[in-house]
Amino acid sequence: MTTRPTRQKEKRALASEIAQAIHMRAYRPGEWLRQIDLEEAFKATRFDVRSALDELAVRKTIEHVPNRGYRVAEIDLKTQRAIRDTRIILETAAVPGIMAGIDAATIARLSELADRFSQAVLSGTRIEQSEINSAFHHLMYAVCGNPVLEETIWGLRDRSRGSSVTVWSSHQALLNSDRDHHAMVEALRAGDATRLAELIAHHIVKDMIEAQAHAQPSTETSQSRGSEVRDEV
Amino acid sequence: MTTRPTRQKEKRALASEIAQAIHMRAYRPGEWLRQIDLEEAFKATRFDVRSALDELAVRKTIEHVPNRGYRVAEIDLKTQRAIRDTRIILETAAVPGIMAGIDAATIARLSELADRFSQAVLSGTRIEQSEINSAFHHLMYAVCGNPVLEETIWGLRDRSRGSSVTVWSSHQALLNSDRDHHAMVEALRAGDATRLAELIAHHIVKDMIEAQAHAQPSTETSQSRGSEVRDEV
DNA sequence: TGCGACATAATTGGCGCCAATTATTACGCC
DNA sequence: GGCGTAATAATTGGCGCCAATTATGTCGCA
Repeated sequence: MTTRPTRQKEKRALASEIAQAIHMRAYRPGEWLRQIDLEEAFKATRFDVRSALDELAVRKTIEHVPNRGYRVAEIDLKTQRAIRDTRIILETAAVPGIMAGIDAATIARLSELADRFSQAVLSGTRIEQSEINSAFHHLMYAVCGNPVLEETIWGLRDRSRGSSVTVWSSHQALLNSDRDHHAMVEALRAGDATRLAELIAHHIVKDMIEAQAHAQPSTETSQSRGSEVRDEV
Repeated sequence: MTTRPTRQKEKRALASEIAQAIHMRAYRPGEWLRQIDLEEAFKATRFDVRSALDELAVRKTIEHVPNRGYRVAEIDLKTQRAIRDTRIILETAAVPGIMAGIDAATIARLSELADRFSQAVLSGTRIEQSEINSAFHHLMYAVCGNPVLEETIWGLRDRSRGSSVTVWSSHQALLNSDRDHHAMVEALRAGDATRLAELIAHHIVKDMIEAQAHAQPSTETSQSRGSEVRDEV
């Protein structure tokens, strides 16, 4: 019982940390993730870094090129649409379960999160916004009664966020998200499944269109390590 | 440049091979996958085995218990149902895309695969049956026009098959599958989306109910290496 | 004879080193 | 002066060793 052999947890946690960093756009799409940089940035051993990178590659958050390394996945327009459509399928399909599993206490908590998000829109960091937003959707899908569905939804969300915007691309998009959250709470209160499904679908489409609109016009995917456009956050 | 530049491929392939072995029930649910056994069974190095195991763990095909090892995931009834419901959502949602993307040539190939499956039911190994069945569904979902959806469907299929039956649990189930395949081809020919969706949903439910019916009545999940029934926690 | 504790054996898993591969730079030739 | 080529530098990735942990077997004690 000395210093915990929680080595295992650290490894898994590292993958999450790196994923988080990617979500926060510390590393941008197409950028190479150098193992040496990561090991000192996260104070981890090379082996742990590689494990984490492998895990993220399996989850498609990053892409692995043999003998070249790992880089943040760059999602082309077509794939972006495919993810969006699949998300709509899954997230709207969760609505009946949510309606069945929701209770007053959960609605109250969702409402509170929606309020906190509104607050964060005005005076909060992008990280806070992102976290509250995640918490809101997490909580909502958590009550759908189907853990596998929930997990699949989350996997897809993570994947689209890896390369798209985590942080909202425009202030308008942020306001739209905010408005949607409150509307969702209302639909839940009213027990209006159809409306909730509509809101969710709209929420997804709006977000990802915004994201696309703000993506760099074209350019290509591979940039080599040396001359990287490193705009440190 | 001597002989083995394809090291990278071998590693990824190994995960597939092990997954395949699990599908074929070479290793049964709850069984521990000893690294030493695997490295000689698949003629791989320990490192490659571990990588493959990690990958499968991320994909939830197997489960990782720190300092104990990896074992074939054991899916409880509740999770089984959750997977089933999610599969139905996704696979029926793929139908419109399939209808839009299908062409005569593909229908012909599907029909041929359905015939080959019928043949395999009579005189084929279970491996052949399983492969033809996979090919059939793969081909069908491949034309849905949404690669992400296709991939998600496949991930879920793999996951359920890891612990459920790959190989059909009863001859009756096999005959039902066979019949369904031909019916699906017919629905495709007729352009009847509703019917196809019904068939798919039914196909999934039937398969997984059969699987459950043939699972060991109750008993505990974990068998440790020796023989005992270690089920405390 | 049954149960608990210790010793032994087997297995997992962390980690670092160095070869293989690729990017970068320098040089010389056209 | 530009370009192809060779040397150099930087990075990735394969792999084995050994410590940590857990399972198994044995012995002593009640």
